[in-house]
Amino acid sequence: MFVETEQIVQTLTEENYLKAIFKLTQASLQKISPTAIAQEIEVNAASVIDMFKKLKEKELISYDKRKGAALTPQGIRVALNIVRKHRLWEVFLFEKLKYSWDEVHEMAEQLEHIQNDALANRLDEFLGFPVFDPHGDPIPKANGSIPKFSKVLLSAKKIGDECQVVAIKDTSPEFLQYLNQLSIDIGSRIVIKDKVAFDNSLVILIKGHQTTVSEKFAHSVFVKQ
Amino acid sequence: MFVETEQIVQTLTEENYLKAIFKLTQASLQKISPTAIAQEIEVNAASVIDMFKKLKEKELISYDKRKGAALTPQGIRVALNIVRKHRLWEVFLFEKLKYSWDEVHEMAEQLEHIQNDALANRLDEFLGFPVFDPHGDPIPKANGSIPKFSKVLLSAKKIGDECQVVAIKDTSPEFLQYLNQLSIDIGSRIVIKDKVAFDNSLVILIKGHQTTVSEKFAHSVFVKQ
DNA sequence: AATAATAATTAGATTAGTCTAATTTTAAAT
DNA sequence: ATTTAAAATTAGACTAATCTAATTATTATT
Repeated sequence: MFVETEQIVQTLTEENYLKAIFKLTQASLQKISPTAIAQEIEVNAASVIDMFKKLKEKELISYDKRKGAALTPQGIRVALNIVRKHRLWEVFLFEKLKYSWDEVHEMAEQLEHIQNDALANRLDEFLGFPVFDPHGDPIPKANGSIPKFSKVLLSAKKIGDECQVVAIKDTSPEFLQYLNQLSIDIGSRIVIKDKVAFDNSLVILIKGHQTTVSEKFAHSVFVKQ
Repeated sequence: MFVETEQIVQTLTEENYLKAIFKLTQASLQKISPTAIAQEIEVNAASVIDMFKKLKEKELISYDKRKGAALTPQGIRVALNIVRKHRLWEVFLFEKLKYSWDEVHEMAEQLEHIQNDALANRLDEFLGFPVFDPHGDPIPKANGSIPKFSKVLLSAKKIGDECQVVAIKDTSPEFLQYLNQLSIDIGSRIVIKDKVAFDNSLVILIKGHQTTVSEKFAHSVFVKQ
């Protein structure tokens, strides 16, 4: 008996929905509702519902009004592969083509959709099997596992603590450019000098220079432990 | 007075039409008719006419029933940039990711559409400013010039001639795999031992091994001079 | 020049992905 | 338990890119 090797190629749009569902699944414990996805990919909720039907049909997600959407094992495989390619391409752009970390995301959004079975692995090998992308996010491995590392938000640290930046939560160009301005990179050491009770601003020391950052800032940076 | 810097982003489909028009313009002296393009990109002639209207509207081509289509200076710029990116990506895939030359074309067809102003130049520099792609085709430079080199079809050579392969005209995987089988690469030396008058087959010597190739083959390989 | 063959064009339909504007459900709050 | 607010859904329309099936022009051939 001949068994069809299910290798249905997804459209770019489908891939973006799967990626968004994956992202929200990772990020929160909330249910993945049509409105949540609509907000994430800046699209109308009606469009999301249409796409949910299509993805359900293809057995890439399950969806139920009350439980929300969830990726099937098949859907997880597809999403992980996109995230893997995205992050590997980011490393390529940053390490090899010398783009700055605020430029790589947009291009990786395009590159992640390049279709070729061997591509992720070839790229991985060429780059020397990197574990993290330029924003400190872990790169899913070929077998689908995601390197684990303990990180907490900067906002969880106390006065007097010294900590090391390991990842950036908000990877918008605006925030990354702000970090550049403050000379903060992955690996930078930050000392919490003071906390403003009024608005939870932090007075921090970075490379001998003292500055004050907002609570929003402290919620956008991950540090070790 | 504020002058709009005309930087209208083309859709992937528009880019493919421009590329096809460019290719046929380079390849032949015939007029670029809707049917010719239809054949080239395997699409219906009615679709081509619709797209011609759109591209004319955007001032990327001129089109006239009797003269056929032609790229405007603007259209040439766009087409050259796509070809440049295509060939640079081919070099990347071949040289860095170690893909074989029959695999690179399909992926480069996707990669050529990645949008980023600096990309072609960054890639060019990273690759060490290559002049030819893995199939021996010249890579347009940043200023739009195309490295010139004299080449003739293998079919133009006479019995007794020794020549060196400089480019491949037919870059289909089928043909490239056949060349692999014959151990023929860019740079290979070929001696014409005999020509069969009946069907213009050639008896050739390649790396000490003698074989017979068809007229179609001899029309698909370029050699120096 | 008349006819046949080929090419160009138009009209109308189709698909994927999107939208807006209802309408129906569900959840929250009084 | 109602009412209100928010979310989910449906219906119908729109755009880009395609198609098929005519129809109209051109070219080639007798």
